[in-house]
Amino acid sequence: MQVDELTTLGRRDRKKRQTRAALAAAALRLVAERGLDQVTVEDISEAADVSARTFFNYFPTKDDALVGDSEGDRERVLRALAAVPAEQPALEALRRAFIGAVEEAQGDAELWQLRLRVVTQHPVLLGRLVTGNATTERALVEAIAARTGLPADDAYPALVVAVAGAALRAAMIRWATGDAHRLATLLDESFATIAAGLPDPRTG
Amino acid sequence: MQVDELTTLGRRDRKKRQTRAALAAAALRLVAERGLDQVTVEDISEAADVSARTFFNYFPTKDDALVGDSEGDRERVLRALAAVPAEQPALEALRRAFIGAVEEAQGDAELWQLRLRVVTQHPVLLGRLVTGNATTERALVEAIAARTGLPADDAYPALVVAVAGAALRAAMIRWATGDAHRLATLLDESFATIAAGLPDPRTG
DNA sequence: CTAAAACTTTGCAGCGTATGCACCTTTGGC
DNA sequence: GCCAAAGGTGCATACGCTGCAAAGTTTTAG
Repeated sequence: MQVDELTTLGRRDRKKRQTRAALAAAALRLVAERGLDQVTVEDISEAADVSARTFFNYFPTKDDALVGDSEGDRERVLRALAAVPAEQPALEALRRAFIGAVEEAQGDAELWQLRLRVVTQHPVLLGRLVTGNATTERALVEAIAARTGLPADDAYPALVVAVAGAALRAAMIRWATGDAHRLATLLDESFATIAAGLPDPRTG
Repeated sequence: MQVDELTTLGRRDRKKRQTRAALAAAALRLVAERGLDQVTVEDISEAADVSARTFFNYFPTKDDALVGDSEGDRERVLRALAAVPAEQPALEALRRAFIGAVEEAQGDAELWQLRLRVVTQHPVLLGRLVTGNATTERALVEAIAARTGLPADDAYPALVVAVAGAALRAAMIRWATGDAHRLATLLDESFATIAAGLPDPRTG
């Protein structure tokens, strides 16, 4: 797959991907080293050896070079959700939909953990992540409503999606901060705890 | 209390509050009318009859004039949490801690619903809200860890706080989008559903 | 009542982010 | 090779935001 794509694509597209990846990597590295405000778009562009103007041909804002591709993630998660049999409970369906995205991150563990560390160190980026996820969340709410046969304005779909997102976020943060477990395992544990009603560990 | 504050404070502080409120209100009104990018800081300052430079003496960024006072909210929620008996389960403790903040919003219903509508229409602001809440979330995680006697790096406190936050957010959005219910009622329903393990409505 | 102290407002200069436009180079199909 | 399409670049411009110093207002002290 990977090789196919690389050989099929022309030189132009290959260079584009390269440039994009170089910009994202440079941005991440520089910000991890110096902090968000000590890195300008010009610094990043220089490190990737393109003009500052070109940076904005690839990313609409500086932050976007840091937070990853929320659109791609959205498509992947929605496709995965559609592939889960409709008779599965909503929460379980969401768990399965997330697993795919999560295993991808596991593959690029180094990049993703760097990204997560940078993001947690700069809450404003955390906000940007949420911005990207807002669209995904709306789409998931619709999908869950359709799947469960609930009216579009029922409280349940919005709630279960918000909670599932919280579980994903908690698992990823935990994973990034040095926990040795596999991300998928952490995600499963979070979902299991939620399905049990989040019992207080002292009593349950 | 309110009256005491107003009469005790000198003219200077009263004017400051006035200016701050005028800026926030003007920002909210203008953005609701025209959209975020069609309103400049100068527009807002003009509407509040101060210079643009003065705007930045009150709010560090344009967005901050729109999203409200996360610091104040944080203090209130933390105090409320501390007042809940330690033997209450973590999830229930968080529900009670949120109720106070929520009733405050209910009091200023008009302002808050305008704010929530503006925020949901501009996801980037939703991100800003989260940025403000990130600090609150960290503090809540610590408080829950202490309260339950769990180690600071256990998965449970982070998960239960993230989920409770999701419930609060879902309830507020639902409340803002025209639902006639009281906000506190919507919050209680969300928490009840979560405590039951988010059963799929088709089966349970 | 007055004068000093403390604080607020303001203009200005300057940096960084972001966008639109025109020009140039590279690429891929013919 | 040639041409159309697309990416890269420089320039001009608008807005967001900060530091500084001057000017005005409120408070406090004598």
